[in-house]
Amino acid sequence: MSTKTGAAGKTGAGASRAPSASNFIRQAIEADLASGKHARIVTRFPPEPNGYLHLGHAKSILLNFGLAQEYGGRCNLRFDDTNPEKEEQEYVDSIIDAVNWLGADYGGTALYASDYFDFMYRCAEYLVSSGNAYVDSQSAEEMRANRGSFTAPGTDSPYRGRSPDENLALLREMRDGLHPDGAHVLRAKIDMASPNINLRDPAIYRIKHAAHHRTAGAWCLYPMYTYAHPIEDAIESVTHSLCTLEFEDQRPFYDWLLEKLADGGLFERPLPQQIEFARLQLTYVVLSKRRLIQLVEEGHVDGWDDPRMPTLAGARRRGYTSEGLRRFAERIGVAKENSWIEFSILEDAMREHLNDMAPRRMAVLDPLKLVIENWPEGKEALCEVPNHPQKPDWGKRPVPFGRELWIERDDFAFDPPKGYFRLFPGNEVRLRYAYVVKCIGYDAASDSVRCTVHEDSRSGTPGADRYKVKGNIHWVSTAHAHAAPVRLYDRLFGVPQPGSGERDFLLDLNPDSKKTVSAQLEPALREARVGESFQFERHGYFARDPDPNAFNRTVTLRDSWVK
RNA sequence: UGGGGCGUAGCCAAGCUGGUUAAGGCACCGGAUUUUGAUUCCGGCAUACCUAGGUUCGAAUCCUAGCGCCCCAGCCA
Repeated sequence: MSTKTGAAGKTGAGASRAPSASNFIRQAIEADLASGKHARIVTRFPPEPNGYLHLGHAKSILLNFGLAQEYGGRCNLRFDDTNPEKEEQEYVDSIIDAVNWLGADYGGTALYASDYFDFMYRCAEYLVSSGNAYVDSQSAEEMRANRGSFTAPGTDSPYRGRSPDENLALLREMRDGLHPDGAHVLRAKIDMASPNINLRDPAIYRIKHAAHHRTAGAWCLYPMYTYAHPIEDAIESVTHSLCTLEFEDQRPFYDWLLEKLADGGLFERPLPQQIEFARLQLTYVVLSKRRLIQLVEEGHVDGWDDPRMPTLAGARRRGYTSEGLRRFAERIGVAKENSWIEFSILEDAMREHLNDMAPRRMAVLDPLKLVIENWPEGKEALCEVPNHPQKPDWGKRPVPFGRELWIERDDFAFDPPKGYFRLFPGNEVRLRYAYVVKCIGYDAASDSVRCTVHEDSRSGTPGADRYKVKGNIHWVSTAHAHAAPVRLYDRLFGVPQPGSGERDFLLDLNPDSKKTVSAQLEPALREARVGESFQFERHGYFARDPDPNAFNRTVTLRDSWVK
């Protein structure tokens, strides 16, 4: 049985990761491959270009593209652009950008539902001719009233009995722009008494005299999602059409439509199969489009790519890596249970990847001056500091050392709490990769810590190891460091499930989600490229922002010291 | 109230064609190593699988009846 160790186990040469976990989608795929129903699988990621992609989309993208890669199939990037009033080119561009960043391979060519409008319309004429669709001329209100309720069946539209010829003539008039918006709608003819409300003659085409971002004025008749989506899938020979749980009730219509069209010779079998999975819900995060828009428009964040936003643009600017997201998606799995993923899983996935790939640097976020009284004025030393202590092959860099240094304010305590082993009067610590110093006092007038140095304690020199100190703190030379804005981001919301119940989610905003400090950075950080990630030793991971010199905190290091 | 789903540890999630001690991850708690109170490494962490009955030598896995949560009544997707 291949569920546990089959194709799922191939993660590529050099990969040492555990085999992917079994899940119900892989099982369905493997069954279809084993039975010969499909020789190769085709999936798709079908965003509507009416907003920015977020972490929830990342789950779907990684799932669809991941499965295709894993089983040697293909995954299409297809824009579901069937509603011209809500869609824009700007969103198309940002979505392509995000998909590329995630590393998804869609073959370089994005597909568009709007490219299929002609074919979809031909399908509609076929449905009309074969008596499976009719033009309804009720108002939207009448249609709603006649749909019935959960417990009461609907009632047939007075226009339900129109002849195929009459319907065809009307449909063509609708297409040709002879009728205003809302005058008529094309409906599938199924069953107004169905216990599944989605089967009570769903609308499949509506009139919209609106310009489309790609087809411009070519159409004034646009297909509805429920109708368009199955056809898009079938045109592209999609084998497994993955979507979220709320479309479960829609599946009978999906199958009904494709069966009718296949009966009419418009498609060949086997037809695509829709499979639903639970959408991502992340604690301390909000993912609904409505709420995201509100955060931006009301100025609670600094735009769509604010590093606190769960958009992919924001995540990227925050310093999250696509590889980290991939690990995250692998860990949370995919199932049908509506669940809340703890934010710590995302953070841990990021730490894991960043720990592996981020060079180490020293940065003092809350500077306090330290003066070494027995170090001559003007004397300078160059300390050799490893770029990654676990990866000697990454080499070392020289970091200048002198009489005056910046250290972290937190690393000094005049009156230390119990268990504190950093700097306090009388105590010794090592200045990381440099010298051991002894604190001899604190000068309030100049707000500086006074120390003496053990000159024979320099890291890497013979005998330096005989100084046994518990504390090991980072530093930068005041004469060589440069100041830079560093944004210390924290979660945007202060509660696990923002806005749960009736509560306004804005009330749950974390007032301290962004704190900017003026940090002192070691010289090597001047050369950081935009987007590049570093570990600021003992602090966390930070990424260079597009803003000059600024860094964004991606995630802190774990800290097991309980004060 | 009709229909469609889902219920395995604090949070995810395997297992479900019944059969050794109920995978794995996150979180948490110990301990070792450590020039990051980081990383890494070891160890601990469900006599229990929504509840109650039943079938069976044996059930998280099969049957019955309950209970709980989510989704559906757009000319949105």
